[in-house]
Amino acid sequence: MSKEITSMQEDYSQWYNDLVIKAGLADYSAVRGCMVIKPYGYAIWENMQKQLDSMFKETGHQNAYFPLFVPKSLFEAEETNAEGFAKECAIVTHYRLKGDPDNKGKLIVDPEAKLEEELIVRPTSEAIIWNTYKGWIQSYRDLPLLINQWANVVRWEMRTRLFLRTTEFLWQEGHTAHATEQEAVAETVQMLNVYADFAENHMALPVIKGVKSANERFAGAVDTYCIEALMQDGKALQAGTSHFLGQNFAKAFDVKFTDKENKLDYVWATSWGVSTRLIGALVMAHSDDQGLVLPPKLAPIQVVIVPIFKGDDQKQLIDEKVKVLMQQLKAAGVSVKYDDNDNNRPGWKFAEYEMKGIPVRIAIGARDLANNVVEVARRDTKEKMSFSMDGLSDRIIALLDEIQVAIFNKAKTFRDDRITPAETWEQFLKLLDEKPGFISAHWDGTSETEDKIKELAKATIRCIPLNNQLENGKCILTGKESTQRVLFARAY
RNA sequence: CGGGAUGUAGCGUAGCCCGGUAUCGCGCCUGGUUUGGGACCAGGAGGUCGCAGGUUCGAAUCCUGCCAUCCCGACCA
Repeated sequence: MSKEITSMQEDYSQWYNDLVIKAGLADYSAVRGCMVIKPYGYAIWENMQKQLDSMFKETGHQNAYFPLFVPKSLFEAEETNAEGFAKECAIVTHYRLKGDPDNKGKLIVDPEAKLEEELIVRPTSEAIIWNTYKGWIQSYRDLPLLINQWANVVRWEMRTRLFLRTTEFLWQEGHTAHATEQEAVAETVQMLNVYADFAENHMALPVIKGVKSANERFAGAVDTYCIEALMQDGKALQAGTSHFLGQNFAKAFDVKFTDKENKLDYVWATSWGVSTRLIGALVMAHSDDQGLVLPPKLAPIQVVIVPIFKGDDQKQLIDEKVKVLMQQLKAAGVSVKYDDNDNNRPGWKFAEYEMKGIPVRIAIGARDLANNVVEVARRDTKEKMSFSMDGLSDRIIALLDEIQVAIFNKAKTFRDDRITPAETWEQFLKLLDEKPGFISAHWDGTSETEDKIKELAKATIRCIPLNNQLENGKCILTGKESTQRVLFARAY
C-alpha cells in the first residue's frame, strides 16, 4: 500500500477518496454504490450517535424502530413525498428464489413468488411511521409524540461517493406529532438548533442555519430548515435538515386528534435527520495532506502514546510511567491507546496516527525519562511540545479542549472568509470560480430564477439564513426587486 | 443515463504496440539486528493476468462480446 495520499491541491476529490480508504474509515464493497464502514469509521459514527442520542433524549425524544419495507400503497399516500423519492427507490417484487433448471448451482427469481403488492425499501420513513401514528394518536393527551429512529435507508443514486452519497446509508430520523402549528414549528427549530450545536461544538464544524428555498425543500414539507457547512474546496455541504411538515402527512394518513374542546383536527408534524454523511463532512472540513484531523470530542482515540526504547530495561521503565498516566487519563474519560507494538518503529507510528487524525500524540523515550518530560505533538497544528511529567494528565486534558476549539476556529475563519457578497452577475460567476464558497446575493424569490442560476452557474441557493437582515436590492440574475440576500454555493 | 478511464498476488504496478507461460515495490511468513519521523539483512510463501468466446502449435499480449469498478456530468442527503 502506498504511504502517500493525493494532495488536496492536486485533486481534491481524489484526496478525499484516498483519505477515507487509507485512514481505514471505509472500503468499497461488492455492491455498487454501497460501502463497508470499517471499524475506525464506525467508531466515529458511534461517537456521533452517542452524543446526538443523548441530545435527543434531553429534548424529550424516545427511540423506536419501524420496518425497512413500506408497502407501495402507503408509500404513495403523501403524493408530493412519493413523487420526490419515486426515481430513487429500490423495490421488492418477489420473496423467493429457486434453482435454475437450465443452470445447475445457480438461482433464479421464482416467478411463482411474486408479491401481490410491491414493497419499497424505505428511502425515508414518513409513510410507514405516519401510518403507525394513526393508531397511536386519538387525543391531545397523546401529544406531542416525540420519536426518533436510528436506521438505514436506501436511495438509488446515479452517482455515489463514500460517505457523502451512498446507495444505502445510516442515519437517524426524528418524527414528531403536535397539537398546534406553533408547537411543531418550535420543534423543527429546536432540532435544527440541536444539530447546529452538535456540528459546532462536537464536530467543530461551523454551520449556517437557514431555510431552504422551494426548489431545495424536502418533498412533502412545508418548510425545510437546514444547517449548511463549507468544505475546504469551497463547496457547500448540507449537514442536516429539519422539516416542518404542516398537516400534509396527517391528512395523507388521516391522523386526527380530539382537542380540549372536543374538536377533531389533524396533527402537525416534523421530521429531521442527519446521516453518515456527517463523517464525510468531518473529513472534508478539517483534514490535510497528512491525513485526518479529528476533533477530540469525536475521535475514537484521543491520545496515543508511543514508547521509544532500546532494550527491555528501558521499555519497563517507560511502561511504568505510561501505566500511571493512562490510569489518570482514563479516569478523566479520555480515550487513550498505548502502542507498544514492536512490529513498527516510532516513525511509522507517527505517520500512521497522523493519517488517523488522533488529536494528541505522546512520545516517551529514555531521554524524556531522564528529564522527567514527554514529547507531546498535536495533530491539528503538528506542533511538538515538551511537557513535564508532573501534572501531565491535566495538561493533556486541557490540550484536548484547546484543540477542539482551535479546529473549530480554523474552520470558522476559513468559512467566514468565504462568505462573499456579489452585486452583479459577472461578479457572481467570477467568485464561484475564483473564490468558491458561500456567495451572498439578491434573488427575486422565484423558482424559475433559481433554476436558471443553477443551469448557468451550477450554483444553488443553500439557504436563506435565519434572522436574515432585510435589505432592498436587485436580483443577481434578473435585476428584479429583492428584499434580502440569500446564500448561494456549489454544493455536494 | 451521457462522457472519460481502469481491471495482472492483499495493495500499487511493469509487460500488451511487435504472441513463447508474468516484472518490480509495498505488505505477508521465518530468523536475526534494530527503534527520537514511514528500519535493515538473509531466506520464503503468494497468480483462474475481470469473465466468456474466437484466431493460433502457443494468448496477459491479437479479435469479438460481456461484466465490474472508479472519475467527470445530469439526479440527490
